[in-house]
Amino acid sequence: MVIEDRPVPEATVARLPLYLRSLRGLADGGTDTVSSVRLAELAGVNAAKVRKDLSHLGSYGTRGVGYDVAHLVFEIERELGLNEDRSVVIVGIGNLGQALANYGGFNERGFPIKALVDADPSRTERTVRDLPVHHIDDLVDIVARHQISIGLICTPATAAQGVADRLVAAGVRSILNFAPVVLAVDDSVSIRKVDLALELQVLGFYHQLGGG
Amino acid sequence: MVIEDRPVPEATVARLPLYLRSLRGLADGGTDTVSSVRLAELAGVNAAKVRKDLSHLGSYGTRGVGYDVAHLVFEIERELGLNEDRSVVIVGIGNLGQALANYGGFNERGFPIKALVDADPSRTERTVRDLPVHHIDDLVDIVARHQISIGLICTPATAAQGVADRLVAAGVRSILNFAPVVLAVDDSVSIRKVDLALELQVLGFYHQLGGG
DNA sequence: TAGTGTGAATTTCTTCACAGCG
DNA sequence: CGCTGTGAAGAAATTCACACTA
Repeated sequence: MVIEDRPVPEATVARLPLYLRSLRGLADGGTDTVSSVRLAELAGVNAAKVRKDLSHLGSYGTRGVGYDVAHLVFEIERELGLNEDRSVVIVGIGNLGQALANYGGFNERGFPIKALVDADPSRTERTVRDLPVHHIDDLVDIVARHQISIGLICTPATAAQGVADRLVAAGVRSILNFAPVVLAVDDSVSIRKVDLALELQVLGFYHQLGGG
Repeated sequence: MVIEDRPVPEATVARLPLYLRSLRGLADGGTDTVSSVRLAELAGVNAAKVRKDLSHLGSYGTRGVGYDVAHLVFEIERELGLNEDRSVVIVGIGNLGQALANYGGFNERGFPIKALVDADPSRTERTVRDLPVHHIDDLVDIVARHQISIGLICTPATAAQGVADRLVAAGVRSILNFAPVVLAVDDSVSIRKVDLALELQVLGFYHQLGGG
């Protein structure tokens, strides 16, 4: 018997949070069992995909019945490493950075924002949501002190690569990049990006198709 | 000769804005020709993909030379329907909605924010960035008056479907949804979503893999 | 000669369809 | 009987590799 490797497909990983959200909703509503068909509806995908995706985590369903909601929540959380909170630092406290600092959704979902950082000294006098804005030169200390695990880059595009380098140097291995630029980092660092204008542009394409 | 159909693949469409951004950067820097290899570097993808993607738009490159930057910008903009501005309404002026209203990136890139809307009367007294916050009951008028083309949903999850329905009823056919919920809309409406917590959760998965 | 454009090969993702189990 | 789990089929996306040409 060969040692099991777990090549959970990328596409599946990207959907697990979607299932998780739906499952939590069900749990809150008192539902304790769900079929792949129902879960698919809630998550906005098709049922075969749900079953295939979940099969990559193991066989947690019961034939003829469905999946135990609580158990599935547990398994997906484990798969995603959501057992414990992961602390966040936001770099770049302009409009977007401030907004994200104020946005409650992160703390609620296990990603407490622990520190805010900017390169502009005039901004390091403010506080946002009771958090002081530190100067980026203190990044190494801040990351160590708050056990920061994730960095959000909300700087202008020109500053983003430098910030990424400093985050990595400080030991951060997960980065969510809001700056409209492609960042180069070591393979050991995970990067994802959110590009708001890009989403609008893609919408534009399909809008045209619709004959608008 | 058969009438050309243009099934530009989804994956390609999603990358066109990426190329566009890089190309604009090159144009600003005075570069007027670019190879697929260089463009691939800038966009963070591989060169074969760039060529294949661009070939879906037509043959705009020159063998032995590369692509004319200005021309390619033009062609991609045309493909994405970026010839003219598309007006935006933001629904839900909480933290995130306010932030996006203040975020300059949209106006800059051809998506002027024309109106803000909320269901909470206590918020309709404010203004954000010189824009008054209107009550959502006036949505139909607002959409018509400002020729709104895109709606951003920044409400809590529970309100999002209702807002989507009202946007569609008012004639909006492109929606960017920031609420963590799957929306059901008519096929003629394009929806994309941005889920910030989802991105962090996916980062969590790859963080674990890295042995953090 | 340098670099596009593209068929073909490969990989990844999705969907089907049904055996098998509770 | 209902629903999972999964091989197999099918579709989509990626990558290769090279003919071709400006």
